[in-house]
Amino acid sequence: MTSNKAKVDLRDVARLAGVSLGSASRAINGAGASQAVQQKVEQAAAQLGYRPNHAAQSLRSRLSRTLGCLLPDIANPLYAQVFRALEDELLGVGYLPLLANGANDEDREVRALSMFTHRGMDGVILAPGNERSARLADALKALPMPAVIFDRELPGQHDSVLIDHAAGVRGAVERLMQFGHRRIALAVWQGDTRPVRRRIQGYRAAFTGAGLAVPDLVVQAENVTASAFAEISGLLARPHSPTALIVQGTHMLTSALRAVAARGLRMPEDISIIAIGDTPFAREHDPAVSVLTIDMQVAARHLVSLVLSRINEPSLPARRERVDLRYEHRGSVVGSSRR
Amino acid sequence: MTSNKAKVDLRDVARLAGVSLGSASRAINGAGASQAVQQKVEQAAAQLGYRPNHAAQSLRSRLSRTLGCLLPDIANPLYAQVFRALEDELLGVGYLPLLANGANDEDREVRALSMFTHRGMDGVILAPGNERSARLADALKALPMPAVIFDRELPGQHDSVLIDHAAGVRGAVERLMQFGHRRIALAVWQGDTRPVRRRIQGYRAAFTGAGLAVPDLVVQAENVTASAFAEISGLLARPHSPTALIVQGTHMLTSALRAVAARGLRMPEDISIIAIGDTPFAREHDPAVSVLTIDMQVAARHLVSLVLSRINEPSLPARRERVDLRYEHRGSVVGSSRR
DNA sequence: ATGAAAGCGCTAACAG
DNA sequence: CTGTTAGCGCTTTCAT
Repeated sequence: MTSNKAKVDLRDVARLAGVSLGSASRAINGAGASQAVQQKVEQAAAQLGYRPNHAAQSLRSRLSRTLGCLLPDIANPLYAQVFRALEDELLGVGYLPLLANGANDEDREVRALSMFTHRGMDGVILAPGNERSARLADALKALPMPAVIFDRELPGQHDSVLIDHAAGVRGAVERLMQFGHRRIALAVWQGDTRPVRRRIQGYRAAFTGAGLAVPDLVVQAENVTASAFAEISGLLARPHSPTALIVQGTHMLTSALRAVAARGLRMPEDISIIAIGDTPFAREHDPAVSVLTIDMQVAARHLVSLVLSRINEPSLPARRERVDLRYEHRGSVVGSSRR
Repeated sequence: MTSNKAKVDLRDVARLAGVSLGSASRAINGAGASQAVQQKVEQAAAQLGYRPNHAAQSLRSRLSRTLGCLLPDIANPLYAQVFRALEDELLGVGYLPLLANGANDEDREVRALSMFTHRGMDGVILAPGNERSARLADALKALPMPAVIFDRELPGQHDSVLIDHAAGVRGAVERLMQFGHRRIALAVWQGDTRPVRRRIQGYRAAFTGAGLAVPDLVVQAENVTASAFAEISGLLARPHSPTALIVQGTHMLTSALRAVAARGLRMPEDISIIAIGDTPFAREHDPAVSVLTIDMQVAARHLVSLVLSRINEPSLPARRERVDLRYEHRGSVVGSSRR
């Protein structure tokens, strides 16, 4: 300990370095100081153990170097992955993500946005639970900082990063067709959100694109956290039960596996399965489950780049980036043997 | 819009309300203003759409009203639950959690702590990956704000919230014993962290407490994210294979279920299973899996209460709160039929 | 490139 | 209880 003051401030550093406060600031921020000053200030700062005061920086520069991240549910591995990727991406450029759980609760989402405003976030990344919430739309419109939407379609012009669910699911269906499957089922959540809509859309497009009738094999679970066991069991009990199944998320995957087992079927011999979203569970299952994966690094990179560029250039036109759903083949998909 | 200034500040509010800046501040903060002033200020604030500037509040009051939360891995449902509970708890008292993923990476943890310092966190809640990291211990010691440790035993005196894994697992083993089980196995992660140590300890205590020899039925997975399929399969292949199994976490639960199925055994008829940590998967499995659950609301309440009380009263002695592991009985546990 | 000075928006200390 | 005043620690003019 060299000082006996409670806290070291930049003034102390400047004094020890024998330069003015302004020069010390410039040196610390690497903004136009001579080699000599730079060196002296850095040494003084190190010697005193100087840490800049973020509140003061923030107040003066009007930049918090923080991005509010409003995600539906951090317990969902998908969003946990996004957050983790955002963290990696932001930390590298001196930014920080501030996470808030939306919890599919309009009220909570609006409050989070308000909190982001109060806390002076430089920008916001958000994936609201409900795309049609008027209150959220209003809150979003009133936001004083730029926002980027993740995988949702909201009214108005926004920068957004969209996962290409339609193409992904279509590709998966086509892959299954190549394996000889025709009775291909799709299990998704109930609820009218972009991911669900697009997946169904892609599913249909695969059949119509192949000149086939779209089979009546789409089931929707009651809500995001519900098991789809009953729905999938019902599907499997039909006379011409599906030979392949695409399911949304880990949760539905486990339901599907249970339904398959309960019916005395084997995977993949009797039914091939593709899950949407990669998880350790899918990877380590036996057989490992083929998945449509999202490269969250890529998604995060786009999100960050969109919001940071707009902070610097607010008048940019609204942009949208697409992120592919990549098919990863594993043991859960084989040729169809049943007719 | 009533104003044409870029931003409304408290001075504007005070002016419109016809009171001094100080009075306006007191009214906004609910700290000693007369009814009349209170009312006028509130109305003026509402009319102007005033939002306090958090950086300025923070700079002046030396309080960020933010708690740094360093958790090992937000993708782990357990920690996602803690964060969610912390968020609920803190939002209610005007605080905010700032989440950082430690990722079981010493470097990352130390950096997170440094970032917490820079950002002026009022306190820190942390669950480091490695309890014996000297660098982390040093960083922790140098922390200028109070810290509370979650479910870890770190060198030095700290406030902490500890899950009572030992009693929990002991209780679970005893429960299984009441069901007639004797060959009870325990599958936990490798690695020397408090939760693992305590669970093994509780497991042993159950046997010695019952006057029985501790069976050689504890297996440890290679690492936190590894599947324990091989280890558990090995266990089940032994001549006197276990009739009951306690597994740690969702991940190992799925491994265990797979191993059981692969061996041609049925759950619960051939083997009873208890998982540590409740998840939708465990609840919705068929049969539903009995679990040892942690009430994260309670844990979060203790964490917040400890850190906030220490902010106000830094000289308090180190305290530790215990949180029970509660057994929740479901269909995966039945009487032992095998000998 | 550097120093001096101003002030970001707010709260706290003080006097009345 | 209220108004006045002084900064919190920093960045950013503005001169030089």
